[in-house]
Amino acid sequence: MTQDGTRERLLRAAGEIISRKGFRAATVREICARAKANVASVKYHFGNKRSLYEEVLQAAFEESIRDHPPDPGPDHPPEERLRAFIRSFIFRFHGEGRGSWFGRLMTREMFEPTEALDELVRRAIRPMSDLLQEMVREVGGPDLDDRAVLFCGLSVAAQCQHFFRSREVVRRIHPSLRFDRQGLEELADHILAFSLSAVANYRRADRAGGRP
Amino acid sequence: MTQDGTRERLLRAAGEIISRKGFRAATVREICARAKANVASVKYHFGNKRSLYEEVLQAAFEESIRDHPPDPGPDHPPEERLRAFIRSFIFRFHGEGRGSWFGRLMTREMFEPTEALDELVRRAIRPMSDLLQEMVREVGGPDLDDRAVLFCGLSVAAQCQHFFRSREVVRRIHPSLRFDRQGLEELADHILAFSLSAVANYRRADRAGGRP
Amino acid sequence: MTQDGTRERLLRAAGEIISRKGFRAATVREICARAKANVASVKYHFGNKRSLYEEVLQAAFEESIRDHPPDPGPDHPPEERLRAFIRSFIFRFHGEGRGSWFGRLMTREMFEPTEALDELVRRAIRPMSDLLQEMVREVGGPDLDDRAVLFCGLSVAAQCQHFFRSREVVRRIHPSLRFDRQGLEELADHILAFSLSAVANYRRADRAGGRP
Amino acid sequence: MTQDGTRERLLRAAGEIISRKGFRAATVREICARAKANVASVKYHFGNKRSLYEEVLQAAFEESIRDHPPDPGPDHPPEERLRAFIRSFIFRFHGEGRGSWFGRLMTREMFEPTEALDELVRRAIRPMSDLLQEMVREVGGPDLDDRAVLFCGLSVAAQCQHFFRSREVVRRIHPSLRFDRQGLEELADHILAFSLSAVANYRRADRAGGRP
DNA sequence: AATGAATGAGCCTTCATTCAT
DNA sequence: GATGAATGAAGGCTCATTCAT
Repeated sequence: MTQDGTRERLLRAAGEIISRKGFRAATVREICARAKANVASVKYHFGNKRSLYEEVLQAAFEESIRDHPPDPGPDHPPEERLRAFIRSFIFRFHGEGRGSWFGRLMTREMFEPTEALDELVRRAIRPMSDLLQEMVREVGGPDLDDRAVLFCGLSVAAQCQHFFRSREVVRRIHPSLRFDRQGLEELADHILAFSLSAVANYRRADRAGGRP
Repeated sequence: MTQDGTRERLLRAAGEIISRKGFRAATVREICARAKANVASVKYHFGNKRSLYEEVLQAAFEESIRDHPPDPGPDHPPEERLRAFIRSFIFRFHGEGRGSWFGRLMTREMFEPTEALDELVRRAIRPMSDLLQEMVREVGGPDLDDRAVLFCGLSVAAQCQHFFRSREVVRRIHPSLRFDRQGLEELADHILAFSLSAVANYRRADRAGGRP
Repeated sequence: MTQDGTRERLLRAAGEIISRKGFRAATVREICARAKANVASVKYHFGNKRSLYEEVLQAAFEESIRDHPPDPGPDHPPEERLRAFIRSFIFRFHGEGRGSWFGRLMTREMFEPTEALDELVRRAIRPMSDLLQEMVREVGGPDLDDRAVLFCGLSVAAQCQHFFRSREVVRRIHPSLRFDRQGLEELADHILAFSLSAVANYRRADRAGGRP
Repeated sequence: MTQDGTRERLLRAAGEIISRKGFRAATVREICARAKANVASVKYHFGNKRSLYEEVLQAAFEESIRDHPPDPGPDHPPEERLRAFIRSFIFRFHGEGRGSWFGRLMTREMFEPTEALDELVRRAIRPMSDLLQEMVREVGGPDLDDRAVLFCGLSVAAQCQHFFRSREVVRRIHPSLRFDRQGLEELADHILAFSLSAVANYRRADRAGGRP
């Protein structure tokens, strides 16, 4: 259908531009120009700019999950599952194409939430969070109480996102780090090793702070 | 002095508003209105909106460092230094008053750099990064090679910032976590414990694989 | 067509106002108000104020040439051609309607050039200058060398424009001179007579000294 | 006196800047900056920007007349007087230093009169015009009636100003013409020769237009 | 189903002027 | 006698949105 053509092109153009410039800085005109559509087509197909953005977010999330499945399945060994999760997390943020918008869009959305965030949490973020905690619990064993699992999950997620979120700074301070496939693999290896070591010893550490 | 009056009020108003809405979304008019100053006073005192922003950034950084010094000094035990660094890092981002802008401003600036980032990196971020790596090396001992120190430093920094950067999501997913003083202390304790465990074992882990 | 409506009204309003007040002093708001259009319509139709001005200039030039063709053709006697040229020159600057902007706009542009001048020289002024020199050469005969033709051409052009350029002063000093059709015809007659006499005798005059 | 210092510097700075950029485009701030004076000093010394401008005009006129006296005196031969007048006229517009502002300022004022023009006509322009007509009458002899003298005077004045008024165009179309001392002398020679030839023959020409 | 034209609110910036000292 | 600070009125431009077709 001709409609689908325009709609689809609009979605794609909006994803590229908004993920690069942010919601505000991206203009409807630029999006329409790139999609080779009329300025009025955003209103026509999506009602307004914000609704277009919300559809972009959803589409990006779905494609990113499809491109980088976060879980090989509960029948795999715990470390392998965690490794897969970490890799999926990292590549979801750094990939090319539509899947990569998701990282950028999420980062924005988390920092500067719009009404779209609640829906996003429900459909995308909470399931991931639950999955991560499940894996951490598996890896950590029975000595890790719920609170510890929660915090350790946060630490893993933190590491997976930091490289992307701070990329402009990282590029300046650590030029030896690369953002290509090999660099990201090295990063994933580090995060896995760091986190496994941490969790393995965590139960023995005095979480109250080591104050003498 | 009259000069201090308007200039100072402008700086304060700009910090509050820009940190909340971002550079673009914050309007000179709103800033001036809140500072009870004329629209033209931004030009008079700072030249333009961007220069005002740069001064805000500098002032926020300096005040945040003054409020939360990151290093008790090299004569303290390594773990204590790292603990102080982590606490300073966390509180710097979550602080009240002018210092609190810092977190938001930095986060924005890192994700969506303006021309101000280079100066910020030079004066604020790189020194912190160097200090952190020094501490990690102290804690990790001679078995940690340079690459490992670099990556472990990233992991620590990641955890310190994540709680703030993802606060809107954390609030929704983990309502049991609090952002008050006590909650932040608990977080700092966790990050220290997690990171110390990780570094202590890191040298033994097979970084390329993660399985012993 | 609706398009022609606003665009055309904008062009007309801009011509009137800019020719009267100058490019800087003329405001987009005033132009739009007179054209009964929105402030944003200048951007929509012309991109910005300057481009609008350039189109005004072109349109004024073209209409002025159409209203007052400068050359009856090379098959007419030399004096007749020169007379036609002078009349056309004068009336082009003093004309009514859109053509009348041309004088003002040209005068401004010559004195205080914008980027539009180069294009104007290429399309409007140089062809006129070439035509004038051709006529002067015809009238002056073979005794007039190139340098003399050039200077005599300048003198003719000077006279044609002076009455307009100095009109505010002329009105004050010589109230007997009129700017109506009859007054301009008298002026044209004078310029032709003055210039023909000058050129006829020029070859014999000692240009370096002026005393026979 | 210190006041005179500032006042004088203000006058000089305003002359330079306004003659170059025009009254509107010249800003009080730039003038004060160049004069190393406070922004408020214009109000203090002259009341407002326009009054400053009027004083600049007067001062420039007086200096220009002093630098380039237009008349060697009635006891000199007619052609010599006219030659001196033409040279003075031309150099007044093209000179360097304060005298040169006058040309620019006059040209502006004539095209876009302010309230200062009436005073300027009374004190500067009309006396010059009268003088020129006297010279033309001397040169033309008794056959030239008043009307002819008037028009011929206009033609001489037109030529003297045209080279300056159209300089931006002349530079583009006739790059062989120079604006240095020698070029201006050549121009003066031409104008004198052209005008003398014209006037000498003018009485014989059919001023009504040469229509057969 | 889709569009080119038009809108109005609002943005940053600029400037001559004035105020308080 | 002189100034740095402050003001208010614009100015050009931008953008999401809407209208008429």
